[in-house]
Amino acid sequence: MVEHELNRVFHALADPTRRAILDRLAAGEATVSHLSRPFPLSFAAVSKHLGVLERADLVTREARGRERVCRLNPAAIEDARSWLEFHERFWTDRLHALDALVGTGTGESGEQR
Amino acid sequence: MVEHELNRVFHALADPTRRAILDRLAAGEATVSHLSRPFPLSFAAVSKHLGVLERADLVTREARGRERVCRLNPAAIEDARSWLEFHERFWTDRLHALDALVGTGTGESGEQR
DNA sequence: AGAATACTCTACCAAGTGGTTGAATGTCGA
DNA sequence: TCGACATTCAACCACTTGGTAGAGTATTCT
Repeated sequence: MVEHELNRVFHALADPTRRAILDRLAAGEATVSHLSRPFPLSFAAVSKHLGVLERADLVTREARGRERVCRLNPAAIEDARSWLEFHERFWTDRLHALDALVGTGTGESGEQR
Repeated sequence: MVEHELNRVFHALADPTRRAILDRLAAGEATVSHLSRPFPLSFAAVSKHLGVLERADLVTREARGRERVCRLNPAAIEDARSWLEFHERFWTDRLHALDALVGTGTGESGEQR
């Protein structure tokens, strides 16, 4: 997973409509019109969101007759999760090491939340 | 972790400069000027990036004299990771259940359908 | 006090986003 | 074939983003 892929995945996940679409897609494949129904958005807007998800490789769209069937792509999701998991571990490990060095309480125990 | 918090976190993570800043911060706290040094960016630009990270609660900035000391906030990172982990599991579980229903090979195994 | 340092804030700009509407394309059904 | 349907495309709009430059505000150093 390279830089610009991560950019696209995180950017795709940063929108609540797109996250809702992903959740809906977890229940099974769906057409664009079916996906757009629950949203107070135009059809075209949802189609655009799907474009973003597709470019991030989180979703695939396949033509079936006059419809487009959308599906989740678990591989990309797995990639994003594992990247975040690795970095979270890396970051917190380093911070804990620092805390240990300083003694204790140097972390975010301070005043401003 | 609520919707708009997730928006901010994922949006913050969607930029490579900001991810680099987070990685750098894992090595320990740093001032804004120290952070901005390795980047081919203006000082103000990095300060803006830090603003984004701060609003996402991934980083805290604390005034110390004329400097601002920045630190990673592990709690927010943990939140984002666990959200993504939960959803990844939810999504893939559902998809696997569907695969099992359909028989096999409906997933992303080959070309498409 | 005065100068330099460390930042932030305020425009400002170009490019991108999320949304709309309406036309264009392709497919199904009568 | 013709009309309805499913979807994308293109143009447009308001707003945000990532960047710059320069002024403004503390704080430190001499």
